[in-house]
Amino acid sequence: MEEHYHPAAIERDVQQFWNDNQSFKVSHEPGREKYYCLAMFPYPSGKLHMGHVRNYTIADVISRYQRMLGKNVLQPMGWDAFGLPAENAAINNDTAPAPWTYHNIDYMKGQLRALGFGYDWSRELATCQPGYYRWEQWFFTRLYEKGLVYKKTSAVNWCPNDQTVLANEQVINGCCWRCDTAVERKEIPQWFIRITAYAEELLADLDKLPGWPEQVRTMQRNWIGKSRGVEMTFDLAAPVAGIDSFDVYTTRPDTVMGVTYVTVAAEHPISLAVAAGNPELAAFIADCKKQTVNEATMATMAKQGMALGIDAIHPLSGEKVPVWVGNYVLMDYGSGAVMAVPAHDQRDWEFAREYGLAIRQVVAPGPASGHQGAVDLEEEAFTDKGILINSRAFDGLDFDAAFDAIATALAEKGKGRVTTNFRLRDWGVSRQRYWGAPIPILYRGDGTEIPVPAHKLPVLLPEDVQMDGVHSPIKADPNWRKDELDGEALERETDTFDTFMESSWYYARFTCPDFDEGMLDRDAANYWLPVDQYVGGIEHAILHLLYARFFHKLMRDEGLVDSDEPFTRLLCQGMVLKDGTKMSKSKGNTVDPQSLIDQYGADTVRLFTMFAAPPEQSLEWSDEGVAGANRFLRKLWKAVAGHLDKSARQPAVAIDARALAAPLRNLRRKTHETIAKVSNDCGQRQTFNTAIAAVMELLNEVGRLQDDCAQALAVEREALEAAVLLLSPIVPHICHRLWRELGHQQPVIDAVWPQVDPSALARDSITMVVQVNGKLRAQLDVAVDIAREDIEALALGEENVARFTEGLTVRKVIVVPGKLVNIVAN
RNA sequence: GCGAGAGUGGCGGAACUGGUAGACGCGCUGGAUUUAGGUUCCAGUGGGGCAACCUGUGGGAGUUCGAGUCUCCCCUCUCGCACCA
Repeated sequence: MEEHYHPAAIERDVQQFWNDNQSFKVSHEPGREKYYCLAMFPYPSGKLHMGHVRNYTIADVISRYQRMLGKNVLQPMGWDAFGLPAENAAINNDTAPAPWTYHNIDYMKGQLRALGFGYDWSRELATCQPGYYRWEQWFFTRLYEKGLVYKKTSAVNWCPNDQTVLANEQVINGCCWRCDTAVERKEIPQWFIRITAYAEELLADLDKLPGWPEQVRTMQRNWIGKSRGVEMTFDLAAPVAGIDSFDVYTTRPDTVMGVTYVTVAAEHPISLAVAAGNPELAAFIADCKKQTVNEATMATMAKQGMALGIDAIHPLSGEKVPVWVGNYVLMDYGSGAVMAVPAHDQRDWEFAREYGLAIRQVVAPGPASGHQGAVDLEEEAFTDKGILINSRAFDGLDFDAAFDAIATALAEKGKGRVTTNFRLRDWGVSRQRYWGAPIPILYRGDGTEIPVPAHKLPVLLPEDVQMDGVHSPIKADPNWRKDELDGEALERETDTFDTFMESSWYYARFTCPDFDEGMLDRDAANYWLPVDQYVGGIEHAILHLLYARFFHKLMRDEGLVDSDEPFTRLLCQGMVLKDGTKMSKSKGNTVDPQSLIDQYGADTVRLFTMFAAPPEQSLEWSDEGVAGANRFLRKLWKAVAGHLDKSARQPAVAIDARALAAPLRNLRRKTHETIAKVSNDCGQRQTFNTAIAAVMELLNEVGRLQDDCAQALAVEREALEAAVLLLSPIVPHICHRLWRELGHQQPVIDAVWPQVDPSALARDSITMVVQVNGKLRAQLDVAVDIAREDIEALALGEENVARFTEGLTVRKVIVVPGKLVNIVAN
């Protein structure tokens, strides 16, 4: 065996071995236990960054571990290839999005291979391939037939100078990123998928996902936002342009007697009608439209409004309340109108103070509210639930009673009903961009829609295009949109799909990427699905994961898959940081994985990323830490080389477990304790950093062993073989070689995960600590099965214990078996 | 603004079920080997103190024999907010 560790040559050879033997190519084997491990596929942006390396290393370690447990492991890889950056890169590099994307895929694939990830490359797919998006287009037409898609107008960011739609990312401080023109909101017709039809199931099924982080389930629950409330109707005192009423929704019907005004959106028909004869109001509405379609900005901006000069009739009191238009009410959400209760809602309170509107308290703190001090509506709104006051017949009722009584009163007048409401909105999938899958819809001259029939799919996106920097080539080209069906001339939809569409079902297509008779091959899909372990960034906790869950249920209802949920277990890895902030090009603190692979080898990079932090926490990059990981691998190499050197001089013997001297028995115990810990850390806890630390401890123990007798070598070999097997999912190249050097013909990827020998774990004595009033005062070496009275007596007999209890009375002695004794004295 | 997380030595982190705070690694200090640098090996390393000990997990309160861990309040940072992926 070579004396020194040379990662470059080893990694090249081992990767060649995997490639020659197609070691990671799998097929569905009915009856054999499967394990489908998936990392979120990358956007082919150019080259891998450390976030990718971390993501894919975690998934690869889990895959290799599961394989050693004997399972049929599928780990595929592909490319989330459509998206905005390709369009910009194409312009900057004077090329087209397609060649730029394919070039990046080639390069990044080479990097993934160099990192030694065990992918079944025969299943590789890219979402920009017609063979992929064809089925997405087909599926959309199926959803159309089922009434699950529809078209409606919805707001986008609009640059009036470029005459183009902008993504939120392209709006910088409210201005266009190209020309710095102030961006406006514009309502245009767009396609939507009815995710709200599945809101109830998407919410309920979160309880079926115990393998997901509670954090992610909570965020999804809040995002779906199911609430019970009352929808009620306000009549206008006098009709405006034929409109005589409008609806609002509230979760706080108990406060309804405190309504002192109502607010409608700038785009609300009532606002528009009033503005038609009021230039000042028209100007204000135009101003309201000069803001981006972004919830965070909406929520933090200054709330502004203007009175419409008309009144609405309070549905219960019959009083007139003024109607206002507000910049914080959006036409897209709910009914585009809200009731205002400034006494009990902080936002309404601020608005009312700003514009001098009435504030009427109708709720007082209840007996169980725990509210501190008096309600001071000069300071802030009182938003707790409580007991009704100033509410006529409803006075004295608590929240629940008031909810029911007011809902009943509204219902009796025909002015309201109890409803369940969701915060979740339907999924807008139209994008006015080029580099995406064309939406498969045709239009007649009169505007009626025809979904593209299956035989005409895919609607191909032309790849040989010229980007002008502003408009989509398929919108700019007058010919691309021309189509015909049965001799009738038709126009194609020129919008493309949101790229979340592609990433919502790729995990399923990986089970049958080349199947050309349908979206999914049911046999393959149902063998592999659901994904057993999904690994990806926490930034996808809501949108991507919710859309994928939704798509899975849609595919189930289409008869394509049997399961209800796509991902059984989810691991969200943390960010990679450098100097305390996220690694990013703009901050200039990136570390190039390639240069580290060149310098230290893939195993060192993999080891460091897994050792530096548990997967769900952020990872602080450290060049010294990488060097340390490399040092450990050299140490491992030397330990095996040294062992083989010593072993060559005498015949090998089997371990005689019962006759071992104490130091050998201790090392053997350490070996099996390490196997137990690493198995638990990899399989259950997924804390690979502590697994690695445990193997480091084992290797430190091996290094301390100063004994070359035959039994010592046998115990040492057991420890080293365990170390190699336990580390092999993390650093597969060096372990492949070391396993061979240790005399095994079978490659380490096919070795069986080591088993704990319970008899090796046995101990005669343990260390127990003695506390006086919770402070450590002594340690005792005692027999494992020591009786309670004996350990108490021993503890009280300790000199240091006597010193600290002197002059005190022992009140109580607490014994935690095998751990500690706490003497309570005062 | 709303929703979700995280705060432990000089640094990354460990403490898994409320039970010895700081495993493992980095860095640093001293020593050995080396012509030298690097490598490798040995010893030490939360703070204070000669020591016995005292003190210490973002801040403040609480529960408990015992709190990094549980409860409440506060501070700071990170992620998401529907057209970035």
